[in-house]
Amino acid sequence: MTRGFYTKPTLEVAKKLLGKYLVRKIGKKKLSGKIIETEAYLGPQDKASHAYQGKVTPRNQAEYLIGGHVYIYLVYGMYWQMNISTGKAGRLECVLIRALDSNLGKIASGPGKLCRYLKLDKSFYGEDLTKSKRIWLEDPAPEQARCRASRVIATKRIGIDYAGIYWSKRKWRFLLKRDF
DNA sequence: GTACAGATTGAG
DNA sequence: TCAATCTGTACT
Repeated sequence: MTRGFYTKPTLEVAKKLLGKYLVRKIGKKKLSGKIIETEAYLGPQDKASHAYQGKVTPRNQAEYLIGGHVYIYLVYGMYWQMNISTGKAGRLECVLIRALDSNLGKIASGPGKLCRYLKLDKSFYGEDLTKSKRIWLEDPAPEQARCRASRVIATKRIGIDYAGIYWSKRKWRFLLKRDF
């Protein structure tokens, strides 16, 4: 995936990420999984975003980077969440990767499990997905490309009810329906 | 320096 | 339904 892919509007990127393969290289091993669930977070205007009202903290500054950087963050002291910054530099927008469909039989069915499975941690903070040698995105192989035609389902986002009904009801969570 | 809440998960 | 568990942020 090139830089241009990530600098498109966030909601568009969130949808297009579905069906892409997330590849993680650990030593000689390569782990990969199809992205089947994402959520969009739209910066200052989005009350559920860490960058609500343009807040900048050491924690969320990766969100300000140009699209294609990893914004990884520890929630509840136990679970990592992997986000990809989107848009141009200075845009406080990102896409949360919630779930992968792994071809190894295991399913990373939530943000925390996903990162545990891929062994992602703080060392990936700010990683550039267009340059990194240990994590990047790939287009589906030709014989798997038909999966991209699968239905995309939009639902409300998860775990952000605190942001109020106005934001929590926004359908910015995107799922890829499996088509076995 | 101290208090507190959270983009989750798994058990009860 | 609720606790585990810890970092960043907003207080004093």
